[in-house]
Amino acid sequence: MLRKIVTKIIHDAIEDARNSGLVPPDIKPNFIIEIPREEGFGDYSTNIAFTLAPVLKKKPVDIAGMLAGLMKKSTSCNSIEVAGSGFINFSLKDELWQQLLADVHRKGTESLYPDVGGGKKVLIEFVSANPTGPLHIGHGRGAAVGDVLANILQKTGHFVQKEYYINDAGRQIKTLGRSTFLRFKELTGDAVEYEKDLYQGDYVRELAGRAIEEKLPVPADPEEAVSFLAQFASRAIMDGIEKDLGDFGVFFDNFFLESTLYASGIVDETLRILKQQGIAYENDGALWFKTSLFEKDEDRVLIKSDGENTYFTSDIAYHLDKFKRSFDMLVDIWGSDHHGYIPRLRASVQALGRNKEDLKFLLIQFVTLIKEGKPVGMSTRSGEFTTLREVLDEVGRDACRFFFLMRKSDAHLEFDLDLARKTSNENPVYYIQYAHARIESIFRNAADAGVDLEAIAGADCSLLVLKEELELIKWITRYHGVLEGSSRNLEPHRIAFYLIELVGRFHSYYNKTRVLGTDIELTRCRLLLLGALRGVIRDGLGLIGVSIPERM
RNA sequence: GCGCCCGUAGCUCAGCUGGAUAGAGCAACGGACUUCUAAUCCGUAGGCCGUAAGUUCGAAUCUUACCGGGCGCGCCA
Repeated sequence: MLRKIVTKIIHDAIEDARNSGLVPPDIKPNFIIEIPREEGFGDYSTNIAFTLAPVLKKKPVDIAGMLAGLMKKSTSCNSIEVAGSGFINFSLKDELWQQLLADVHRKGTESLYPDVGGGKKVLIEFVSANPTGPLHIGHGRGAAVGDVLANILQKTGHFVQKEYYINDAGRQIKTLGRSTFLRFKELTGDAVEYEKDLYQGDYVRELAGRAIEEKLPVPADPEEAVSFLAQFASRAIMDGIEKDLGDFGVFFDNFFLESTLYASGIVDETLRILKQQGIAYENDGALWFKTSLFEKDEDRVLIKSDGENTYFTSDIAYHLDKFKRSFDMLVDIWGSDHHGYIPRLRASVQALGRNKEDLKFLLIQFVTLIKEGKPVGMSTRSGEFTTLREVLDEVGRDACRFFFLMRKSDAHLEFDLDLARKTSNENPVYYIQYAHARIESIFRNAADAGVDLEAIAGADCSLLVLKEELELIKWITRYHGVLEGSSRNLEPHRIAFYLIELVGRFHSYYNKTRVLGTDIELTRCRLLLLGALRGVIRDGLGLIGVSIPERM
């Protein structure tokens, strides 16, 4: 948050150096300011001397010394030091941090939200599982990542919509209809041969059973019965999916049906555009898309020689539709097994005249469930066989969501069910929630002791002089940068890691320092500190979608 | 065969788009509850960042080649 002060100091120093002829007038500074890993290196640090070294043909240390010399006149720093082989380290005055804390407390956690998007409209499409079976654990991970990413983007200056796409026009739904139909016949006493490529799950038999129980008017004609049962089954499964998602805390703004693409004529329009531009061409009786024009990938078929569209065609149309709904940026969240599909879709948005940066992909790697130290199921892809519902019922929503957010989305996730269920110090969810409960408890005790909680807003923050207190302040305000990085890079997991780090500082402080004491002024400002901290913890947990207990 | 992702402490993982002596948590060991919640804290130990070159002031991070694991490469959906 105070980075801009450092930025100005550096720019001023360069300006001074130019004026006094120490550097050429046309020099253009190129540098970064970072928070050093080591606390001893100050609050911020810059590498400017290294980037200037080749230009000025001098040693970095000397350049750093020269610039630091010009900076000494600054009033916002305790120290500006040259360290290592040429870093310039800045230590800002404590009062700046104390003042910033007071600001954050007064204006609320929102004042720490960075504006990354500038009002940009973003559509995040995720889960998008076909209603042919219940959501498995991999879908759950995608749901958590998508939902939290949406929250993050929303808070950082984007207008966000969440969408679930359903392939209701394809063969999978027909297969579901046939599966249900055969189970239906089975249950009504007919001998049937259940083919291998039909859906094997028990839920199909249950659905068929329900159709019988509820005395649904299943048509006598087999073909009609299949499509009737396809309708019934997919609707019922979709209801179940929405229920699972709801219980998981994930809600969509829109469910988009593939069939509407055909009804609205946008598929035809897509093909027309592609043909007009010569990006679609005929060969062997099929219509092809010239992927190779945009990406390192082979050309792909749009219309098969039997006249049927491929899924690729409706996917292009779908993305055209998204852009037509005036979204500036699209985010597609897919299972990583679909990564091979990315080049052609990326090519297609370029064919439609958009920048390739307008479509971003997030890949969700497989989840391996671990129980008693061993992977659940026969395969490492056990996630395929365990439903979200089962895990949700077993470990609860909080642990489930948090665990999904504890890894980069494109990295394999080992989900330790025993750990997630533990209400102990090994479980990071409780570690964070416990910090909040402790703070709440302190506030309750303060109120009981007659401390005027309204008055803490005016507390004198200059009393917060302990090393731990200043570090806590810095970590609280760092929320700004974490949100920014998380938003810019589309990496929700950063929030989870930040929260663990943040409350770690708090727990440590708590064990060492008493907040409520006889010195009322000191008590007030420490409560102010905890108030701001509580705000960030709540905000962060809210972002992840984990509950915020007042007591534990 | 080609392409994408991953390889960091015994285990699970971070590492802020190239920075300083590579960090957490768990497991191991040793400590701290008559004091705001011990679901916590403090300390010790643990490393050739898969391997080998390259790029430069500087590489876990970028390039290339190998090794090992995962996943994709259809006029399938």
